[in-house]
Amino acid sequence: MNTLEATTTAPSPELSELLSDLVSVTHRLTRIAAQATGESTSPATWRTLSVLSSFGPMRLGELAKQSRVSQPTMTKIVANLNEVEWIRRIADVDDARAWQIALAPKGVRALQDWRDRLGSVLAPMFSDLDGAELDVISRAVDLLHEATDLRDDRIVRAA
Amino acid sequence: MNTLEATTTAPSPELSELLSDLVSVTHRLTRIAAQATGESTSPATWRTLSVLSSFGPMRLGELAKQSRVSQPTMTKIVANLNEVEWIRRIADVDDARAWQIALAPKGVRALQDWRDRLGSVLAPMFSDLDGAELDVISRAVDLLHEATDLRDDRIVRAA
DNA sequence: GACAATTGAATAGTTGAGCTATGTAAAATA
DNA sequence: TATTTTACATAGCTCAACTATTCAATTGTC
Repeated sequence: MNTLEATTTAPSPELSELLSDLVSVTHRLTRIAAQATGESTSPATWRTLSVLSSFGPMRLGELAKQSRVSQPTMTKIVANLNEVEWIRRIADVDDARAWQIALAPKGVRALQDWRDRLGSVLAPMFSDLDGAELDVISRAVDLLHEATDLRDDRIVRAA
Repeated sequence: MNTLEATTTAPSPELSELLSDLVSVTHRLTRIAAQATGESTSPATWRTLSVLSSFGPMRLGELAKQSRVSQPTMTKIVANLNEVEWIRRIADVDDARAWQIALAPKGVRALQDWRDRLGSVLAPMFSDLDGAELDVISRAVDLLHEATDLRDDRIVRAA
């Protein structure tokens, strides 16, 4: 399960190149999406909503880790989301310091709407692709989901 | 609420979902990479260097478009890169207003070094994948490169 | 039960990357 | 020559992210 050797030996040049290419191209995709939708909500906010949508209610700190932001940043994001009623804060019965953060109906709709807008904007860029090619991307997304799953302990934290 | 003028036909729900999933998961990947490498240089700067590496010297304005940032932002990025001598500004012989921006040897090395660091950090997350799976990701990256190529005019600009 | 250590979240303050609006100067055009 | 357009620079702002710290509640130790 834990291939520690991979971290100690230099990765293959091809893998480095593939991964840095992936980061570059997908960051560009994100920029395109942000510019083209005239997005005003931060990517971290959408990531947060996506995490809640995928995994259900969780604590603020856990949500911060899953969304890869610091806890104070998540405090702000949650405060903003609470203000527009896209999430609900539920008092944790076991721990008076903690809250359970849950998607509210408005948040579910907002997330769906964002996905639709993203689809509208990005779809034309992918209109030339055939089913097989879309399938390649789809499978790659699945693999990336697996690889970046935080419940997997291989992910290296900042030193 | 939403004017769908440019979008003549609604994209399929599957495509919307695929693309928004892609954006979410890759943005998470970017965050992981940034946190784990303790990156101090902005993603836009690496994108800029990548563009120069792929396409060779070009004008500042063109570089801004390719890297998906505004021209003033690119002016700053280029000024910083010039300061550390990762790029060279070459006077355009045909137009005294313009510069050709070219990768300097230091920049080539810095880019390679970044790719290596990225590879070192991300590789363990992909250590479970076999050759076929890596190939899927590789082909997806190629497809994304094609789809996000600015020389392709399907890309929608912000209103 | 009392008290220290730990933990979950909030607050304060800073940094920096990105933007828009505008300025300057060269080039193209009338 | 005068005007408009183009290429880049400058000024100023906003906002999202961070670190450091605080406050309060829980857990562990005696």
